[in-house]
Amino acid sequence: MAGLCDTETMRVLHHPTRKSLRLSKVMHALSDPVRLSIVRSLAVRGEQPCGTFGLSVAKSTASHHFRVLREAGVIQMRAEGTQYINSLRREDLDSRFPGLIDAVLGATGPV
Amino acid sequence: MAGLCDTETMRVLHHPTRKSLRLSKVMHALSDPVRLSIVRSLAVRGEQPCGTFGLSVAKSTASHHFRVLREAGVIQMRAEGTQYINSLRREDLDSRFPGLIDAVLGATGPV
DNA sequence: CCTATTGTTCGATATAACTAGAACAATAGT
DNA sequence: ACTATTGTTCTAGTTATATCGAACAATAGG
Repeated sequence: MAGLCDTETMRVLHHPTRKSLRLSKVMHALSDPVRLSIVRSLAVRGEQPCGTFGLSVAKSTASHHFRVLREAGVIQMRAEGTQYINSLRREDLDSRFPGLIDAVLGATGPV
Repeated sequence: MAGLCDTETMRVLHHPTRKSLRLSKVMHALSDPVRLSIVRSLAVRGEQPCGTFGLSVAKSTASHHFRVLREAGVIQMRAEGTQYINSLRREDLDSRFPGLIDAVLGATGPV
């Protein structure tokens, strides 16, 4: 039972600040079908750990995609027990790129 | 002086149909700073030939970027004399991905 | 016919990206 | 302590992308 802020042992995850988000990076993060499915799942079902997305790629590949999304500023990851809880950074994205996530989520048809 | 429809000699440019546009392809096309600047220029200044964008890349590189945009369905190119006139496929994009182009064009800050 | 203009295509290189397996790390539970 | 769970990191292979220079193609205008 860890405290709420075991700074020493807490795994470090790099997240860009809202201001440092770059459109081209975000667009690139959203240009992969696997990552798009992650984002859509987060939008629909809310925050969830990596293992619950039903991705049809290897664990290490999934980890790569979560990292790309995180480093582009699309998702936030926080450690909780043995797992990482992911969530969409909607407020930050809406603030910097108004309408972008709505458009991505609203798009129909094949990815 | 060629006619309006010299089908035999007209250079063939592949453009995807509206229905066949894919979000991941469009997102990828819009994930490069050079291509984003092309799209923004088209949105602001309207259709224009390749040579008028002031791109700081080699001719062949620019040609590559125009091709990526065209094959993703982001722009339309038509031959006119010795040049190719480019235009944004706004209606098609707005139809398939409502709000996406608006969001890209409305985004502020560094690319 | 010759030349200039515009942009494409080809060939080559360098970098980045996607993929996976194996090993590792952190935590939870017994 | 031991084990199971969750996900990361490392290493590697394959593919894709960005870039450029040189050669080519189509057209316009002397």
